[in-house]
Amino acid sequence: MMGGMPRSIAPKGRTGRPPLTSRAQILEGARRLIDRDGWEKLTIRRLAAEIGVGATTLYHHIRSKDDLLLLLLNDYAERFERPELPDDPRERIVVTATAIHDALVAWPWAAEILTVDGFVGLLDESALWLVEGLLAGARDCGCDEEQAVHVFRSVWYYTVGEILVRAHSGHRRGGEGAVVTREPSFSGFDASRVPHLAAIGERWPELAARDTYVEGLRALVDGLLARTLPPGG
Amino acid sequence: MMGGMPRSIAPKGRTGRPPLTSRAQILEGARRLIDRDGWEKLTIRRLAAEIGVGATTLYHHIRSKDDLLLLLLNDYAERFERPELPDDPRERIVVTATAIHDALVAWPWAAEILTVDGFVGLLDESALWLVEGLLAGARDCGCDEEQAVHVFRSVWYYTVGEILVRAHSGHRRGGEGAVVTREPSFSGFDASRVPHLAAIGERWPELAARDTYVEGLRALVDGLLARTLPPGG
DNA sequence: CCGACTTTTCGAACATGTTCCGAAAGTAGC
DNA sequence: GCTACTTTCGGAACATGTTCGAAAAGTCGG
Repeated sequence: MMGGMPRSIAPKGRTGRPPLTSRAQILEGARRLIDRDGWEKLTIRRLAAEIGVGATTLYHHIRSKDDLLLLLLNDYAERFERPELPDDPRERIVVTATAIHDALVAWPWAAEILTVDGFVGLLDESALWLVEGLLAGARDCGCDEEQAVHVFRSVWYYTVGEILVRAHSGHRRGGEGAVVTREPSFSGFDASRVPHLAAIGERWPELAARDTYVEGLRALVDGLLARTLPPGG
Repeated sequence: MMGGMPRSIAPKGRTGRPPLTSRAQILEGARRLIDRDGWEKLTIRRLAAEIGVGATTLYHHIRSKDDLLLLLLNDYAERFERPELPDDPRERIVVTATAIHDALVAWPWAAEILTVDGFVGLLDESALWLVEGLLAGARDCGCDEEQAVHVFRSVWYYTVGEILVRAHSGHRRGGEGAVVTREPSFSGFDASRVPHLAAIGERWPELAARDTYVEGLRALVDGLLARTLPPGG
């Protein structure tokens, strides 16, 4: 109805109505929207408006919003600066995993798609080299293929969990709160039933807020490799 | 408009319109709905219909759907059968974490709230003893309070990640699929850029489908405790 | 019995992701 | 130019979680 002219003349041999919109254009608009208004404002309708097309038109270029985010992830991964990898293969695993982690922290919108089915299979080569780096490190530590995949998956689970918990942190519920659901009270623990929790008490929020990702990662990797190497390794 | 009489005569001294609905009633309806139609069918409107009240009425008894699920989680936790804990404190950690894990696998709807802010603080004592068990095991392994919380959090991240990835598994996207987004292809990896991935190739889905939770958990716990105990421990 | 106050109920409305389907705008063959 | 055929476009509609505001149904003090 209001659509302008087709952006470019139809390439020869192309039948059908010429597209007004391209996927690249959509990604560009999405990036712009995120940079300008924040990723929470990235909705299908806003994005369509930003580009100047109808909302449902986008679904001819992307499968779903999740797919859009996946596309975006691969897009950002391309610009991602690769960390320098140390010589020690175990340390390579840690550095690579940390690089993935830090990237995901920097792209909070990615949290919504970290768990999509077959995630690894949906990654571009611009992101896959990180997976490859993890596998390579594991193999260089003496793992066979199967063990290397196990290392990757364990590290991935740990990382996904940390990222997702982190992403939902700071959403304090309720304010002055209805009478409805009790407030989280760390001081009211029953010392006879949960003595350790009671002992920690109000210190919990502070302890839980600490960034211990790398620490836990190192422990995990050490534990994983210890089961692969001969005890003297 | 259509509401029946108040379920019970107003308890003395209670002012205001007598409630038609109770939170217990809501939880009951939710459990019934989940058992009968599956947890995907648990929506606010359906639940309200199941109980026989208006949809928005529920919001006077629960804060949000997430809160409802949290309430449900605590509710289910009450019926939860406690595992027998072994003597070895390290093994107690593993068994307790596995108990949490298995419970969450059995309650797939819980996946939606695992990452809510301050999760632990929103748990009942019926669920908290599991957290306590983890902390107790860690302390019995020689951790101080701070280290015990670190052990808990690391195990929690790993568990949450595994559960969430698992919960989203098997959502094959697209069927015969539009031209829009490429299919996940594990055979098409570029062997020169991602040699290890290419070597694994089509074996990936099979390897990724294996249940390695406990294996990874053991590795994680070993790695965590190794940093606490003196090297000879 | 009446007005003030309190609590609960619920219909209307909103923003969201997404599907459906008819209209628009081209090419290909005649 | 006309009729297929193909592809893209986009408005209407749906289900979802949630907010708002007004009406309902009680208690309490007089």
